[in-house]
Amino acid sequence: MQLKDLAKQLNVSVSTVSRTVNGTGRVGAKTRERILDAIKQTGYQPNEVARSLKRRSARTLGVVVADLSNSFYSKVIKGVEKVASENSYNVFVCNTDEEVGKEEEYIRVLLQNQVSGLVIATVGSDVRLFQPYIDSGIPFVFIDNLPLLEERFNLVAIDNAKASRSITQHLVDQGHRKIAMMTGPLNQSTSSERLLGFRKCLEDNGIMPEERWIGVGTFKQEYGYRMMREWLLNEDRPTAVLAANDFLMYGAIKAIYERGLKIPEDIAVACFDANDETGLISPGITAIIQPAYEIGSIAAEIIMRREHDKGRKQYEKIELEPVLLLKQSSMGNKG
Amino acid sequence: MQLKDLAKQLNVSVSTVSRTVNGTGRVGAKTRERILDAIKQTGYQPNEVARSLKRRSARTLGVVVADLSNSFYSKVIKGVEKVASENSYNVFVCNTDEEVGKEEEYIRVLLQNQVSGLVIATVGSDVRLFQPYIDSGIPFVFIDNLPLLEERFNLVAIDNAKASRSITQHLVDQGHRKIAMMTGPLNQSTSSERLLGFRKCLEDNGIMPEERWIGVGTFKQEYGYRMMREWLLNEDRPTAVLAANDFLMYGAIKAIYERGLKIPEDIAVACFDANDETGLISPGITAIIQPAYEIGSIAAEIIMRREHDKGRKQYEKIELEPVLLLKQSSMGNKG
DNA sequence: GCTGTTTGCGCAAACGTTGTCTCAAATCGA
DNA sequence: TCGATTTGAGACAACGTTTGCGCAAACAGC
Repeated sequence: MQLKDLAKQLNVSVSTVSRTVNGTGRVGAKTRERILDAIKQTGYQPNEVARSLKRRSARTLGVVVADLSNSFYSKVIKGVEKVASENSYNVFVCNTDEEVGKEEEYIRVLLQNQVSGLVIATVGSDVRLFQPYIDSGIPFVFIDNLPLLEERFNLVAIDNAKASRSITQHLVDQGHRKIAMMTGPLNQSTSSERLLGFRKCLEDNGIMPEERWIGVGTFKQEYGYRMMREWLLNEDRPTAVLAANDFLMYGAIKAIYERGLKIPEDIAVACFDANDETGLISPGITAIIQPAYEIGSIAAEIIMRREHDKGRKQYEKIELEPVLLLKQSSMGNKG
Repeated sequence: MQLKDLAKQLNVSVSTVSRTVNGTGRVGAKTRERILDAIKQTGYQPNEVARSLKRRSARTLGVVVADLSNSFYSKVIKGVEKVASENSYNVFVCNTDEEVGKEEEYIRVLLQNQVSGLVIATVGSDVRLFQPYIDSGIPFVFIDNLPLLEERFNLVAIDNAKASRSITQHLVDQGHRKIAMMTGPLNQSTSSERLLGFRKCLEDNGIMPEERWIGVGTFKQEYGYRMMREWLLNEDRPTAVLAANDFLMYGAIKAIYERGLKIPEDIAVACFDANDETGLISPGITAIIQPAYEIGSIAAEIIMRREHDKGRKQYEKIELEPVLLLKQSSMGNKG
């Protein structure tokens, strides 16, 4: 069933039907009634692809994340989705597995599909590849990581350095001096900023950061495990460890337990984004919790604002406040 | 940049450019070279929306799940995505929050967007609403739950009744006689089938299922907690409990611990889909593990088969084998 | 009743592709 | 060298919408 058939059936022109469907232009009250009735009866559904082609924009948002099964991202997606569906947009979700190549490919595909805007948790693709699109006004909203080498973008994120300082300060306040940190690749700003905040905090407290206790690797559990194991091999080991995300933390804890050590008695643990839906992980993990859902919904809202008010050329950088959640994993007695 | 511009630039017709882009029809070697070069230089990207309109099908798969942050579904999605991208399709992901209305709405939207096929973990929407599409040959592939009142569909799932029997049998083998079960709404086949298998197994073992120890509610943690608490209030309590998914199990465990009981010493626990990425939940949970990733990829493959061989009118029902993962939560001594 | 404005609706041209139908030119066999 | 065949490439009509333009009818003001 399409516009044409409906029009024929009712002896009106396609334009008239189209206008009543969209509520645009002028249509007589009587004809409108008839058309609306017919639509209900026949169950006509407009072809969105044709619409998108005509209006040169699909009412669609693209979301590119590194890992769908990471609950931080799935919350972000839910946030995006909520705002999208409120505006009757829908959402393309893409999963890059943290591969730059895949990320670039997906962004390209999304743009070819005429998305109205993109929400990207980049792992470092070269955004300049998409310059023509950016210039043509398609909003790119970054969350989490900053893009490389590019100024013209919107951002929704927490202040990672600051958050990192605050959680590190908490460890220091607990009496720790020998604090280790593990993080992902430094070309991701979440990594570098969190490390920066960590260093800054230690220095502010007159503690010299120990380079051997700074682990820069990947954001995966495997790396957290390996790094922690290495640190624990040595007699002189850290009394606290900060992990830049939850996967690293899980790996670290595994190594700690394997070594027969206790948390927080022997070693305190804290991280970013610990997310225990089950409530069963014990001890509870002290962590910086990002407002993931809000990050997603605000990112989508930025795109919506651009949609309603094209032309707008300014970029929004929105900083959200994370929460420092204190749990047992860091509340031992130490010094 | 579009076909037209490229054509003008090279003094050839749009058709010729289109043909070389798609590798269809005949184009002289020399012209092809020139065109390919120009494409590289200008970075021309075809407009997928126009293509989709023309060929009356977007190379796109729709996936409708109840809960994105459920790792079972996110694995399914990854599976779908893998196959899709291998075939240069992409994937619309929709989240229904277990609401039938949302589910129907999303299916509608996806169809309006001319998806080539749908992968649906239904929570009970009325598929007959989409009869015209089904008849027109758009493949619907159900995973997890069966659709209501409709015969013409593809299915990829485990045999829930059988799996349920096997995990129940395991509890019986451990010496349990007083076994409780909690599950979601019975209009979802995962619920009803799992309950059926549970009953069947008890009966086969000459155990009379106790109706008071059968909880039918929702698949949420909250319900697992409430139900378990109720059961534990009574002096005469079950010595083992089977939960139809992991959320219910988490809730149940919370109630058990609150009551000061031990797993598995006081009460054994088993469930479907327990998924402890962290490896930190203790004791480990005995569970039926579904091959989620395979479910997704096979579902997508079914759609791909249909794409290559339209006309095919048969429906595929594929049954996958789950794994019964034995852990400490059920390995106590009991009778 | 005559001009001037509004209202309702149809026509037709887009939107960016693909694919069928041409037809001229090139190639072939004898 | 001549017809027969193959090959290369252009014209043009789709695909299902939206929308600017135009025109007749209806309505207003005087």
